[in-house]
Amino acid sequence: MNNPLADHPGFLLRGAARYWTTLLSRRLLPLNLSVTEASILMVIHHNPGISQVAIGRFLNVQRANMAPLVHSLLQHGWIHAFKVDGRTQGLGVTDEGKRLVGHIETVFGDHRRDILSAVPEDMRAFVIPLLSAMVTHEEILNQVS
Amino acid sequence: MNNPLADHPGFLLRGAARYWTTLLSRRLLPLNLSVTEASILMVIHHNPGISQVAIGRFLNVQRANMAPLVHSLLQHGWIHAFKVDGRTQGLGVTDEGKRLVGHIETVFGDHRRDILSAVPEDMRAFVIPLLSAMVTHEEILNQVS
DNA sequence: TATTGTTATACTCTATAACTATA
DNA sequence: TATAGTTATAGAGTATAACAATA
Repeated sequence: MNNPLADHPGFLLRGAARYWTTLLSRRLLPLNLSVTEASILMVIHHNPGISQVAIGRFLNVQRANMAPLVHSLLQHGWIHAFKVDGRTQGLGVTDEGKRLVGHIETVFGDHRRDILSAVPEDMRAFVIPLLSAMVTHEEILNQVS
Repeated sequence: MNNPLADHPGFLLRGAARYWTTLLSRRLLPLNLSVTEASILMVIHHNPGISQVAIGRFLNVQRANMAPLVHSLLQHGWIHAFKVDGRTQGLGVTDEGKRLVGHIETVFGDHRRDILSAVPEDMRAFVIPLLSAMVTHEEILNQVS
């Protein structure tokens, strides 16, 4: 098989992201959480009082799609909301939510370790800086859309 | 903003893949091609006589989803099909398709260059081997699904 | 005027199941 | 029995537009 895409970083990027995202969503299945829901809980936990729009901006989730996600987390009792001003609500993780965050941190940690150990040891230190460099232009797209 | 996902390779991977895939699909808009359609044309061009199932296996596209994609490329006259045996058809790029492949190669080349130049020069040589290492486990998922 | 949050909706991508015809 | 190709369909994930309430 002659592979014309083997040296295309975009193709490899898509393949890697798809593989590891699928694996992570399977790992979160026992917690009944999607990757995005788990990420939202982590972001709220580390940024108590954050608004759902700010979370969406950070995780690349549209305002319109944040509404049902936050609603679901509220209904499960994992997060709570309080008024910041008339239009903005701050979010925080409840005690029950904090137990769940503990489980998420374990899953995320395992997942992180597995990705890194797939990379040969001599390149492992470059993973985070290299991938970080490839997402730095994110704002440009957000402007356009 | 306290970012609990900044050092998570999976999160960075998803962000990078999404950004560059969105950009690539915009670059292919003038050719009226999706990223997958353009990739299929490239794979056929470099592997004349390949079957659509083999393409799907390589590009991670289900048999069921390959059918309409190939049908569309046939209807546009960019590829042609010939019987290999009673159930398999080999695919090839037509002369008209080859002109299109030339444009795709230009777009893919520009895109490849842009991704690489987003990475600091001292890490650039690691991009392909590092990303390749992160997709090597692809088969495992294919077994499960 | 700009922003938060919401609803409704559409579109793309991906997944599953069932079927035929062939090997 | 296994594989190639097809159809139909369902489910995520994502995108757009419009609206009310508030800054």
